[in-house]
Amino acid sequence: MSNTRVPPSIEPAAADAVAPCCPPLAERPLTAEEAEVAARMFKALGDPVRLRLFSAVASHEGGEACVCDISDVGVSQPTVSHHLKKLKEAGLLTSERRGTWVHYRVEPSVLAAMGKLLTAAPR
Amino acid sequence: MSNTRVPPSIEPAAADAVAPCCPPLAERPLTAEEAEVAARMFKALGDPVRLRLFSAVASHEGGEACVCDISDVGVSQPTVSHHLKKLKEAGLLTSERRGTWVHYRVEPSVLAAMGKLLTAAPR
DNA sequence: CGTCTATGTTGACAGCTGTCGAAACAGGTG
DNA sequence: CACCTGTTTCGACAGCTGTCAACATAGACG
Repeated sequence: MSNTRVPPSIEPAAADAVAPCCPPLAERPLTAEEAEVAARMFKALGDPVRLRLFSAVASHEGGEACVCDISDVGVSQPTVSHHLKKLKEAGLLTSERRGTWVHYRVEPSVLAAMGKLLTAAPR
Repeated sequence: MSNTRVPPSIEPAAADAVAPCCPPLAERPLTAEEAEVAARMFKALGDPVRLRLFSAVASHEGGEACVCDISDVGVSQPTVSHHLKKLKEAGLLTSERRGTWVHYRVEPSVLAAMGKLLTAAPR
């Protein structure tokens, strides 16, 4: 498999990737493309450190948190930055620099989209 | 190594891992252990092939499908078997041999648990 | 301007992961 | 019993991933 899906990382693709994602997993077999889009999001949450970072941001006041508030997850700060970058690339987080500190925010539509994916079919 | 029809391969960790998982991601920052458990499930769905296999099983009649019905995902059959094994180890699927064919079934509580994880906090 | 704190980037490395071909196993059929 | 089909396991390999130390950048402060 060697498909270069490394986007130009100019962020606008991020918001795009989440909204029109896929039907619930139990509704229809996903197509290859749908699966690739959805798998990217699941993969981003498939690491304990990233999951903790994401949860920390999501549960923080206003769904927004400074790096300094969430960087206590047991790994070095460069690693934290690396994971945050990956979450951002996956379209799950957005970042904004407010003076000295950088604030990360959860993209609300992401939770909705992923939640819908895991909706049980009314069978 | 296995001549019995009693499947000894039900790793206790697997069944354990699904039911008592974690609170919604946006409710509280996950602990390290919670994150590890949840990340295992997300990771299992973090591969396009596995996601398609899971979706194919989940959307099949009765939430159950024969390997022969879902093995058309673009990779060789050994690879399909490998991914199904991983999904089974993650506690997302269960397998049962009915004569010649092996049927995989979705563990219903898994969808519920993961759906709950992605529930937006009532903020 | 110089320095200090807060983040991000780079380069490198061990370890895991996905993939395949070949072989083994399970069960049905003639 | 021999044979055939469906499924899993084995062994191997390229490529991705997570991690860190060291360095670079951005803004604040004196």
